[in-house]
Amino acid sequence: MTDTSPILIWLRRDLRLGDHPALHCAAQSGRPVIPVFLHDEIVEGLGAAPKWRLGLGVDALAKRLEEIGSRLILRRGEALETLQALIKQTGAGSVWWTRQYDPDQIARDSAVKEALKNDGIDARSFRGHLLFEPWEVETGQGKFYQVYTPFWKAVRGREVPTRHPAPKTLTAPREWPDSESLNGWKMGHAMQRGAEIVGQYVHVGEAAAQARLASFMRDAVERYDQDRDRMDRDGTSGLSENLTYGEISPLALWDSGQRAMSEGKAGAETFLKEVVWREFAYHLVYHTPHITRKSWREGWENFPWDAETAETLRWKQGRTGIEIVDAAMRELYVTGRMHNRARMLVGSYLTKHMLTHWRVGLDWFADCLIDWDPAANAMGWQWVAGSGPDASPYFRIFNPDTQAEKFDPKGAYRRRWLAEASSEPPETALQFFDACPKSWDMRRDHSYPKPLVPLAEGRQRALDVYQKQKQG
DNA sequence: TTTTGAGTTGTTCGA
DNA sequence: GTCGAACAACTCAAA
Repeated sequence: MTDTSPILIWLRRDLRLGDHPALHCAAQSGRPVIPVFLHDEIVEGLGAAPKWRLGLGVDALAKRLEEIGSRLILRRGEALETLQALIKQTGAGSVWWTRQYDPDQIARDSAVKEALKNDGIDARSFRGHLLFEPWEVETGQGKFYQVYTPFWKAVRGREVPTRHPAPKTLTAPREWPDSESLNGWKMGHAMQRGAEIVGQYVHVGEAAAQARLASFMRDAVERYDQDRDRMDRDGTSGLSENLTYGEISPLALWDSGQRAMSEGKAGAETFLKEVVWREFAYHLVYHTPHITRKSWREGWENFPWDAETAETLRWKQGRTGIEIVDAAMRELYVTGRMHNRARMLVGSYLTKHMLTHWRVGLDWFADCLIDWDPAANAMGWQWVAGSGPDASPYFRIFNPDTQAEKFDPKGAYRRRWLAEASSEPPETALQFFDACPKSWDMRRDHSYPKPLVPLAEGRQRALDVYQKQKQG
């Protein structure tokens, strides 16, 4: 007997129609398909900016589904209960979704899967968020990789899954279940800063992501290996925002990158390596889930980092008195993003010069970044703090002056984001004062502070403390 | 089992 | 200005 019951496609961080194995499979089945997005316990726990940005992505996906004659059903509530209620209302026999790999989502998904299976439902997870499943990549001894370069060597020549075109139509159910209203969820509610400011910098949805990838491949990949480090240039792909919500698949990036490689474009391999860094972050978070909250490397739990202090606020406000650090922190607040190299600089300054716990930075990024990703954020912060992957953290203390000299030689990045860095600051730098909370009492006529921790002094202090840590 | 080569993104110093 | 060495050892991954 052929199953003709509807399939619920539960969408989470896979807000696209193309390269979507679960959706593709559902479309092929000929059964009615009911796409669903849940404002569940995971969404509830998101930081302000990611939650707001997610709302935009959900809206874009809903419109895209309407274009092919389908809908996106929205429900708020705990995931399992809400799915069970939907199953009851629709007579669905299947619930399919794209697999996630961070501990919180794994916990939710395995509980949901078990409960639904007990209810006799075909609950199934599909690949799609990654090129390689974390358990598909292992060392010669059958272990997971802890070092990036061998991981890269192990995967760079591998076949990746085949791509699936976006379905042209989806069979509608005989009757659509009720949907809540996205506006009613107020997903931008926790954003104190003006969403209208950050909103000027986002590029939302599958079509925008594909356009961005295409223009990057046309104009920038050639120079990517040099320009990606330049804070004063637009040399990065800017696709992290779309990747994190699944508005574009890593397969799309891989394909384009491989094509650029075969065309002999200089920066193509560096770009592919960056895509694989994302894979590596997920590899680590899957095999060592404690990386999201606790020191990844053993023996670092007792490192004498400070918890949140009054000085932390000055870091968040971009008032450390170190121009390149402050420019970056303001860029984060205004745009919801930060240049990759700048992330390392502010992370190094916080955890080394200021000797503040990386978790403080991780939490701030989780609140502010529209491209926040559970795996990449955790790996990045632990890497920069020295408690994470990579062999020689001891003497890697970024000197903001040296870095600025190298990667923002004329100060264009600093002037762009830091009003105090020029006499006639551009609109981008001034937007910070409109965006930041009133309670911060930040005004552009306030004088720029002296360094919170002077560079030489901070470096030496960090070296001393890290030296002690090393000696155990 | 043992050995060997290597490790994202740095900084400073001195030649 | 440019270059190589030192920083300080340890762990990982493969041969």
